[in-house]
Amino acid sequence: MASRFNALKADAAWQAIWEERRTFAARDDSPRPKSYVLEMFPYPSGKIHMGHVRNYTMGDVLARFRRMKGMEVLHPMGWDAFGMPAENAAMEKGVHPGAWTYQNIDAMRAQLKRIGFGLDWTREFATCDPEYYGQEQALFLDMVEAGLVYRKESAVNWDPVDMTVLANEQVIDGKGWRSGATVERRKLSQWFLKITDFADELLDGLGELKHWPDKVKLMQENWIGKSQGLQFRFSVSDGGSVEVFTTRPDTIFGASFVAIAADHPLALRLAADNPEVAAFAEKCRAGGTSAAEIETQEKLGYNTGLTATHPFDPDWQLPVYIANFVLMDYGVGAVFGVPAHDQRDLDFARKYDLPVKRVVSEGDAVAPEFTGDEAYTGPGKLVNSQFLDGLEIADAKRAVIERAESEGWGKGTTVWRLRDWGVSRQRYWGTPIPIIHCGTCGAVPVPRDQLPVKLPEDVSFDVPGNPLDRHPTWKHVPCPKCGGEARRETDTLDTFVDSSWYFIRFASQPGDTPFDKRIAEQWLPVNQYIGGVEHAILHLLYARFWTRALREMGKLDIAEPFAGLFTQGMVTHETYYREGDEGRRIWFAPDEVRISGEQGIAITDGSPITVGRVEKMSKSKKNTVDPGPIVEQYGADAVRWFMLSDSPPERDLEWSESGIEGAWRFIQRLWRLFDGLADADGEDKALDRKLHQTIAGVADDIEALSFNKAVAKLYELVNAIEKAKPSASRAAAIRALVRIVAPMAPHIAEEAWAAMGNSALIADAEWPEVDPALLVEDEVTIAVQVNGKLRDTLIMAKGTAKDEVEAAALSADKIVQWLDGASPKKVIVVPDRLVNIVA
RNA sequence: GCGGACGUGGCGAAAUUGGUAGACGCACGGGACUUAAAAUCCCCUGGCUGAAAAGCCGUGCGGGUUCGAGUCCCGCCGUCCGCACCA
Repeated sequence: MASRFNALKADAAWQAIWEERRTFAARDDSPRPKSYVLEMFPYPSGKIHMGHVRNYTMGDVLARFRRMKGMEVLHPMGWDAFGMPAENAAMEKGVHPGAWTYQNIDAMRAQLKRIGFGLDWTREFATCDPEYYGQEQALFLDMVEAGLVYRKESAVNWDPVDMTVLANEQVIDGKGWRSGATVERRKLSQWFLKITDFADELLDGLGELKHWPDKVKLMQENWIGKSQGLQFRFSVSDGGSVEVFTTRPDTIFGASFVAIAADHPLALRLAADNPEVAAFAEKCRAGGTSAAEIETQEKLGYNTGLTATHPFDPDWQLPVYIANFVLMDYGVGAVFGVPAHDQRDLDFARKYDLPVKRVVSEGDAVAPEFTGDEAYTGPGKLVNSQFLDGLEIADAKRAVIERAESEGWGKGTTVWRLRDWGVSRQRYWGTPIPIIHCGTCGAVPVPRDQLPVKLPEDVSFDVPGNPLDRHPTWKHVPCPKCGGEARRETDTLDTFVDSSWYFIRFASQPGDTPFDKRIAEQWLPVNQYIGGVEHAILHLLYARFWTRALREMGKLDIAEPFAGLFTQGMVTHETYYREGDEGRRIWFAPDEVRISGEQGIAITDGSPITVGRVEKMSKSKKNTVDPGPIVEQYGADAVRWFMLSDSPPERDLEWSESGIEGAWRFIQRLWRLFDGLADADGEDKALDRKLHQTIAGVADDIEALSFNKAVAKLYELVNAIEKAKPSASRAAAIRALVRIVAPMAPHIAEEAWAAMGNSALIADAEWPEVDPALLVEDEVTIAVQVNGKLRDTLIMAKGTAKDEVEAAALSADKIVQWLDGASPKKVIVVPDRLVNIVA
C-alpha cells in the first residue's frame, strides 16, 4: 500500500542534513570546473514574497543541476541591507535601523531555508555589516586615489520627502523613485564617481555580452546615449561667442536661429540686468518634466536681440533666442535651429515666423521652399548648401567637421547622455563616506588604519533630516593631516554602491582586504545572474562600471561581472475591488474573496466584488499571497514545482490555487512511483527511449532556463512510466527519475533516494548518463500531404530511402483516393519527416 | 514622438533550419471505485457540418514568397515595456 509523501517531515529532515553537512558550501580549491550562479540579493524587508521564491528557485535548479553535472558551484546569499525603509521603520516604530534590519534578516533567512535552497550560507553577509562597508570604504578610497572620485557643487535632484539627493537614474518622470515626491533642484556639494570615463567601454562591452537579453543591452545603450557630432562657436553681436553642439552639422546652411537654455551662462548674464529675461527664464524652469507635460508644452522663445554670425558667411546673422526646449544639462546647452530638418526647430520657427529652408533633398523636392509642419529627417542629398551640394548626409557631416577643425572654429565631438554618478546621500543608514573635511587641508581621506568608519549607534530619528549631521560628537574629529579641528563627511553612499561589488565579496571575503584577487578571479565572472528587469539600467550598469574601475586600478582582471544575465518575469495575481468614493477603489485580498463564476463575493458580508486585472503582486492592490503558509500547507517541493511550471520564466507567472494544487498532486504522483518501485525483468525499449530523451531534454532545458519545458517533459515521462508494464526498464526509469527531478524537487528526491538504499545525498549524486543510441527513434511517422494538406501518415524505419518513402506514400489507400487517378506533377520528400504530393 | 517585445483553444503554453499546429498543465464535462465523500484512476475537450466515417475552417487583420508559412517578406491593428523637448 503506497504511503503518502509527508512533505513537512521530509523538508525539515533534509534541510537539517544539508545544513549540518554544509552540502552547498563552495570550495575555492576544488579541482572541479567552477560555476557561479547568483540571484540578485534581497532587501531585508522582513518577509520573502513570491517574486523571491520564483527568482531563487530558478537559480537553485540551475545550481543544483550543475553540481550534479560535476561542477563546483558557488551559489551564495546575502542582504542588500542599507536603505530608507530601515530609517522609516526607525521613525515610525522607534527601533534602531540596525536592530530592525538584522531582525528582518533572521526572519527571511529562516524562510529561505524553509524552501530548501541549496545556498552557501557560509559566505552570507549583509551590506550593513561593518566588515563589508568598511571594505567598501577602502575601495572608495582606492577610487579617490585613482582619480575616479570628485566633489562638485552642483544642482542635484532633491527628494523633499526622503530629504535626500537622488541620482538621475532614480528620478522617474520628475518624481523620486522611492517616495514618489516631485523632485526639486538644489545646489549641494556632492561626491561623484566618474562613470562617464567608462562610457565608451561600457557601451562597447555590451557587444561582448552574448548571454544577456538584447532588451537589457539596448536599454543600457540608450541610457549611455552616445551622440557624435560637431561642437562649434558662433560669434555673437555682443562681442562674445556661443558654443553649440549638433549631430547634424551637414544641415548648417539650413540654420535660421540659435537657441540657448534658460540656465545658459549667456541667458543668466542677460537676466541679471533685464527683468524681462529673468521672468522668461523663470517661466521655462517652471515647465513640467512629466511625459504628458512635455508632449503638450508649447515651444517658447525669447528673442535676446543678439545675433550670431554664421561660420561660413560673415554677412549671415542668426537671431539668438532663449528657448524652453533647450536643456542646459545636455551637450552644451545651446543649439542652432534647422527648422526644415528637425521637428522642434520647425515648431519653433513656425511660431516665431523664422525662415525655413530645405537643405536635404526629399525625393524630387530640392527647392529651398519648405512647406508643411512636418520636418524632413530622412535620407537625401544636400541642396542649397554651397560646397556641400550633392553630398550624401554622412559625407556632408564629415566635410563640415573637417572644415571646422581646419579653420579652428569647431571640432568633432562625442556627447553622452550618461552623467557621472552622484553617490552622496543625506541619510544615516548607509555606508559613511570615509572623508574628513578640514578648514586648512580640504577634503582628507580617512587613514586606512581607521577604517571602517562605523555608524554611531546612538542616533535619533524624531526629526527629519540626517541624524549623522545632528549627532553631537560623531562628526567632530581631528584632521588626519594637520591635526586641527575638522569635521567628518556626514553623507553616506548611495546603496547602489553596496550592490556594485557584493558578488565579488561572495567569491572571496578575507578579513583585511575587500577581496583576494586570485580567488575572486577563479569564480568570476558570474556565469548566470538572475533577477528582475527593473534593475536593467541602475544596478547592472553601476556593477559593470565598478568592475571596470577595479580592473583599471589593477585590482581585478575582469571586465564584465555577469557573463550571463536572465531577467525573470513577475508573479501576478488577480485583483479584487469594489468602487469606493470619488472613483477610488477599495482592494480586497485573495483570502477575503470567494469566487463564483465571474463574480467575486466578500467572505465577510457576502457583498459583490469585482474581479479585476491580473497584476503584479503588490501591497497596494492587496493581491499578494504569502509564501510562508503555502509552504507549510503543500511543502517546499510543490511550491518550487509550481514556480517552474507553465509560464516561461521570462514571462509573468499567475499565482493560482489550482496551480499549486496541481503541483502538489504531481509531487504525490512522483511519490507513488518512487514508493512503489519494484524490480522486474524484461526490456521496454520505448520507455528506455523516452527516459533517455527526457534526461537529455531536461538537461538542455535547465541550462537554457526553460524550466516550463523541462517540467512538461517530466510530466510526459511520468505519464509513460505510469502506463508502462513492470519491466527492468521501468524500474530503471523510476530510479533515474529520482535524479532528474532532484534539482527541482530536492526534498522528495532525497527521501526517495535514501529509501532506495543510497547512503550518500542525491544533492551529491551525478546526473544520469545519456545513452546517445537511445535518443534516436528507429521508427518515424511521416506525414503525407497532398497539395500541402495532411491526408495520411506512414510509419517507416528511420532513414528509409527517398524513393521508397515516395512509393509507399503514393500507394497508400487514402492517397490513391485523393489523387483519384491523376498523376502527381511533383513529389517533395523530406527524409524522415514528410511527403508532399503536388497534384 | 523614438526604441523594443509580444499577439496560438475557455486559460498558462509547446512546436529543430519553413515541414503532422495545440505536446504538457489548468479548468470544464462524462465515467469507474466508494454506503457517501475525499483521494485516485479512465475517457472527452480548437471551431463548424455530421449519427458516424469523414470533410471544411483555424496561430490578431490584409496581402505576398513557397510544393508547404505560427515560423520568412510588405502593410495594418492591438497589448505591454523602456526612454523621452538628447540637439
